Amino acid sequence: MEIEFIPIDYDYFDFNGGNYVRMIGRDGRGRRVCVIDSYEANFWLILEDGADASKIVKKVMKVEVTKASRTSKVLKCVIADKKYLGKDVKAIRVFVTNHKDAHEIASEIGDMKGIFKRREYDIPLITKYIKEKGASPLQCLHVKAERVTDNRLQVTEDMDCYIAEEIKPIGNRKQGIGNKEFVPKVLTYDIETSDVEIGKSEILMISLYGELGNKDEGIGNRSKDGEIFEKVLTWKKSEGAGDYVEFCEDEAEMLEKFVEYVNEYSPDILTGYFSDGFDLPYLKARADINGVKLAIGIDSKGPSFTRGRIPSGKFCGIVHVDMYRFVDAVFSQYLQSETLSLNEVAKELVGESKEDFDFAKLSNMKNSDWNDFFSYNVHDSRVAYKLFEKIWPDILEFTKIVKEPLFDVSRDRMSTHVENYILHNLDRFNEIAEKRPSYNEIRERKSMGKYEGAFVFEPVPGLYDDLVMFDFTSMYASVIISYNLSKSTLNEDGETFNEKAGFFPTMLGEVVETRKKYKKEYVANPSGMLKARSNAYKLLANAAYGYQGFFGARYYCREAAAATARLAKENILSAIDKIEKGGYKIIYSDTDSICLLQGEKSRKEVLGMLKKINDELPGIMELDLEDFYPRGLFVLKRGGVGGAKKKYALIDENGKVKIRGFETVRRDWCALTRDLQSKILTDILKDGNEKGALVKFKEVVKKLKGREVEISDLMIRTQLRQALSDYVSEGPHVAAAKKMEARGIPVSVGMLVEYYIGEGSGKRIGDRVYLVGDKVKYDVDYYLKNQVLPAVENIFEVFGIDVSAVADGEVQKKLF
DNA sequence: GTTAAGTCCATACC
DNA sequence: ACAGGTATGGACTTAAC
Repeated sequence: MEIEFIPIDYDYFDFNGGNYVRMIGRDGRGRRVCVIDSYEANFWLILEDGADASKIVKKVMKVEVTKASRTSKVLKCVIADKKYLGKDVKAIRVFVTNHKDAHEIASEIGDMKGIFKRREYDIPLITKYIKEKGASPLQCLHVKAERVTDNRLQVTEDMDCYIAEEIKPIGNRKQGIGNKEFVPKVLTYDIETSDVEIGKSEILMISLYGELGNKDEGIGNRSKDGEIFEKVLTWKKSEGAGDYVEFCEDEAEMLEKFVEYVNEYSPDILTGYFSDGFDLPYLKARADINGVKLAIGIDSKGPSFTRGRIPSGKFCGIVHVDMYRFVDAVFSQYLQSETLSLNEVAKELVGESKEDFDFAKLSNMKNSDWNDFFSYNVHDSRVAYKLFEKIWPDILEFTKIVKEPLFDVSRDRMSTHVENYILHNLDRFNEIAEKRPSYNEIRERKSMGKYEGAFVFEPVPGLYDDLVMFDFTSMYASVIISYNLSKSTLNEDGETFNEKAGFFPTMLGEVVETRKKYKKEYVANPSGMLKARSNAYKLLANAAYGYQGFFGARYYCREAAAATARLAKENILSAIDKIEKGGYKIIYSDTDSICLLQGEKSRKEVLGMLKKINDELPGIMELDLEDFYPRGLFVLKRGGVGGAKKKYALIDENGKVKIRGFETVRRDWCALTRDLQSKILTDILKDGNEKGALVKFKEVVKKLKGREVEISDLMIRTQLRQALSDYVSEGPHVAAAKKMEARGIPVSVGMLVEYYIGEGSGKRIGDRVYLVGDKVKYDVDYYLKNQVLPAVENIFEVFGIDVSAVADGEVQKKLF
């Protein structure tokens, strides 16, 4: 029979000595089905020039590896003309009985005469499978298949299962089946505990939230119209709780109910925020203690955790997504949020905050407190659900573009995305994949010093009128493409690059072109999907430069990365030169942007000059008009020598202020300082002088001196980036963290430590660090000399005002 | 004991 | 370990007197 099929999750198993891939997904009617397909494990032998291929094949056919209970053999060999790093090679594709033994068979073959390299034994089975069969995730496939019920194939009873005979993508980038979108059935969850250490305390409650879509909306999430599923499971008792609260006898029963509800809801995706690092391991630990099995997923086995910096929790057939991982790896650099907490990220992306709940109350909870806590708990899952809806188009597009399983794509870092994109597109270039670097190679790469990077122009401090900002579009990517910079195009001299287009720059060119196309489509006809798609291609293009310089990359090429930076620099310097020769004054430039004064020239003249520069730029490089700014401010460095780079403030024609680098945008300065500086910059840019700003400054000094400032405005937040014992030098935030630890407040790497500086006699600032709630008075002198003044001094200096004298004046007046 | 230079550290820009 | 280099500036630590 023939079915339409959207694969969502993949795993594999051995049967009759061969490898099989099992895909869980949805069929054309939106039902969950399972498709099993055989996989012929294989890798490549690249031959030396002039080697006798058939002779080698004969020898290779005899290779056999016995390991534990399994004997792996070579099944067949196919001789082919391939490319490896752009060069034509003769190669043998070696098919083996089991993918797990490919590496060992390759090693066994190792020393054989005539073999230049062994490749692709280190690519994960699922990746090779998807690549070779075109069974891309979350895209509709046309599958010729036979229905099976053979339990030895690990078929589950309550799901239709097929053995694939032929798999074909239905292509042309359709979202789902027919004209319908694939809408996953999603369930979010969140737990509350009294101790944050994994498994240490009981889980007090678990919340679940899901929305069942209208059946006309698309494939997947079908049910009655707009039904909401929300639940809090708890073993705590209270009266008058909302209907969504379900009381259990004890923790064990609560965990069992959780499993039941998840299985009954049967989501495609089970998701939480930081659930890899907290909720799921906690559930597992408590389930173990209580002797409960977290039998979630189609195999009814508990979650498995893959190793890594953060363990990744996996169920079979239900994709567990930790939204934090995706936000952290892909989104964070484009967010304004100062932390990646659910609260901040959800506020920025979906405009929803968490509910307030005072965790200090936990030790002494009244009936109504519990009801508040339940409400808080379910709200968290609700907010998480909204967040998922918001970022799903991005996760979906990344998955479809990178062609790796959703589980991995939602966790991988940008370098991995770039690499997977390459691996899944190599066939079009007839390329055999490069191997992963060995431990020693990584060490060697890391030991290389830095290469020279971007150019930054030292600005002359001042308040300027009528500035123009140019920037290069995707500069580094356009340099890589225009100059053909990559591992496979590096000449033997190790410096210059081949003229003949390499697959890496070509692929990157396609990424940039595709991005342009979808951006255009998006502008003409905006949709969340087009925005996400265009954005995914953009992020991929932007990460390509970093990828070539990243020590862990298969296609690492330091020379290409260094050349990219150097040629970018040459081009921006040459553009600056041309702008200056055109009679303009350059105010600033950083990496790919140039800021100049419009002077007496008209906008038309500016654009004409821009066009002339563009006509002379190499390849696809392009200098764009970013914007016109009526006013801009640049300041001196703190030491007073030279203009400060990476610090400026601009105001656009709509009165919108853009602040870069200043303390205003730094989270490790107190709110008093940041707010004041922000107001001062805004006033100066709006008024064109410092008078109003000076009044605001004086007011703050007076308030500070008069002890009228709230402690919350004086709290300083600094991230603890290593273990307390690893610090060589004990800064104030380390001292604060030690103080917390001494008081029994949990301290962990990565947390934001909050403190203020109080009065005292200690020599170091760290000796006068206090925590929220402490009764010690704030240190007026510190906040004046180390916070407020440093942040505004060099701004007023532009107007020739010595602001510390003004501050002293305020003190004098008060004294008299 | 004080001060200047050097180092560590966090955070930002692009 | 999980894209790169450039840059600022606070606070601590150490060397020199």
